[in-house]
Amino acid sequence: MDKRNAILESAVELFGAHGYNQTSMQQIAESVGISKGSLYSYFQSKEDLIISIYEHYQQLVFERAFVVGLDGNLPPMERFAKQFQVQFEGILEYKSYMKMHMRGESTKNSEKLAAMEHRMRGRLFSWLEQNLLDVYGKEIRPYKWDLMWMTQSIYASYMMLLISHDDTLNPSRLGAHLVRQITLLANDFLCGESSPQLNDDMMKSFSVSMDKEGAFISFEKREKAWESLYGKIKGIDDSRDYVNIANRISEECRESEPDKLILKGLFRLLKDKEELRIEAEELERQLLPE
Amino acid sequence: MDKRNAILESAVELFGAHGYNQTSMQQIAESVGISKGSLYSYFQSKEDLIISIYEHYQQLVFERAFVVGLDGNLPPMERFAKQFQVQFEGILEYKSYMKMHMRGESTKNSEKLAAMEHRMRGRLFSWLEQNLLDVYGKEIRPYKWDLMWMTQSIYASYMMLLISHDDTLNPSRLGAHLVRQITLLANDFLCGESSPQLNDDMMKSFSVSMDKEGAFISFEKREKAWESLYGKIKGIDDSRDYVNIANRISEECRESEPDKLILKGLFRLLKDKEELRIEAEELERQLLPE
DNA sequence: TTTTTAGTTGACTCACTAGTCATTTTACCT
DNA sequence: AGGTAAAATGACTAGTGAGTCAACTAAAAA
Repeated sequence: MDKRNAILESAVELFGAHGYNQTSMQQIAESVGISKGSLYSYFQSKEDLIISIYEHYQQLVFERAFVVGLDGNLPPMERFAKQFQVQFEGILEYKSYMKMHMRGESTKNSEKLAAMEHRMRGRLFSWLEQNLLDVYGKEIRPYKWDLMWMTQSIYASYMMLLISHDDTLNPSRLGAHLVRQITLLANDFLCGESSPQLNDDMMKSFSVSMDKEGAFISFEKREKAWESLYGKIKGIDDSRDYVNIANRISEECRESEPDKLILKGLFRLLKDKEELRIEAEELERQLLPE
Repeated sequence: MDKRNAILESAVELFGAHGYNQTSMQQIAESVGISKGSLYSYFQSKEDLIISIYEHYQQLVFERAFVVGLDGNLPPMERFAKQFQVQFEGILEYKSYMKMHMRGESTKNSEKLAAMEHRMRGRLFSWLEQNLLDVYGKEIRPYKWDLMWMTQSIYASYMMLLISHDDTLNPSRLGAHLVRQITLLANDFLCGESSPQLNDDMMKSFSVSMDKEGAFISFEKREKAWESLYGKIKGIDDSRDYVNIANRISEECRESEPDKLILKGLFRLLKDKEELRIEAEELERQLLPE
């Protein structure tokens, strides 16, 4: 089962460097050091392989920011910046995957992948919407599409820079910078000086109904587990301590090699609080299977 | 020689819709209504075909904005907005080409195309630099890369929207909107509230030395002709009238079917002014060959 | 009308790649 | 050691697509 991961890594490297169509199964097999036949005992087809790559990496990059967003103790704007920072850190860690993803060719080749991409975009947009409303208030609603569109395009462009200049750029500064720029644009809209260019109708392809069938089931299960843990914590008297523990867990999970013992200990602490036991156990099961 | 253009048009349509690698020479031949063998008597190879497409369309889209920029009578900011507007109009007119271009797959397949793309990017950036300096003054120099980067990413993202929603979006409004947003960002930098993230060193791959050998020779010849005409006009006493004539010529050229008689007449007017004769003749030769 | 020329054709070659499967190798158990 | 199940292999199939070329066609020239 470890070889499966080795294949995923080699493949993402090659796809990122040369593109999906320009990389043959033979090349992937050679770069892993196995035969082509073996590849097909781990993945049914080339399409299956790239879908597995997306399933594997997508959540690694995205979940981080989602979890940071659950910590209600940070002021909204800082939380927003922090989420971008964490996202940028994720991008640095999975550079090849991001390269592959940004080439975007692969999408055009398969119905299934296109649906997945569509879903991911919907996810990104609803996350953005949530944050923009939290940070700038309900008043920005008439301008939300403009802001969301600007945000994602600036975000994407910084992503590209980050990938080629990881040495000079710094995720934390970049996150703050991005939020600062969005704030300028938002204020301009709020002053009524600028009028929106985009509307619901034009953007309907970006709003995905989340209850559709699709991939990411496991991802969503984990998200749900985080969400209900933070939810329960909020309802507790001395929530402060428990938020810290939860935050510490999420930080540890973001490490490239999370320390399982530390996680176990932290979960132990959570489970001591009777009210949190069920949620903590559920999340622990998601994060530390076996 | 007309069949060559028919091929270019069919090919750009197919490349735009399905992508370069997903379109076979056979399909192109069928869509033009000729045999595959004939294709190869007009273009040496598939690569030659796509390079010819780039050579053909690139200048059509880009030259417009360049020429608008030469009219020194508009205030800098309005001129900037107008240039974007004209650029957006061009995008609408050559939608298939823009789609193809934005897919970007083709670039990865050929050294020559990659060099071309690199050159185009350099062109775009130096055009942006010129405009930003004109509009916001020398003071923005320390922030120029940040501003250029933001501008091009917002510009590119609007381009994408425009292609899929040409019915609702309007080039003129979009141009003004874009400049407004850039102005906000620029002012923030000028207030010293925000610090730059990008520097010369990181961006060196975007600054192209213009004296390199490459494509676009004909494009540049035409640019030069425009430039020296506007230059000469500026040195004349009653320049106003002649600027108007020159602007009228550039507008007419932007029509999908420029009226050759009108152009001839306008050029006649210019040539009446002895000081402009040589330049007007040169440009007329570039624009109305035969 | 016959000859020459230019343009057009589509069957063919060659290279490449996704995916298969009979055979071999390895690892494990008795 | 011998036997068996699981895993790995690479030659093979079938399909595709870029590019070629001998044969064909149409039109211009003689």
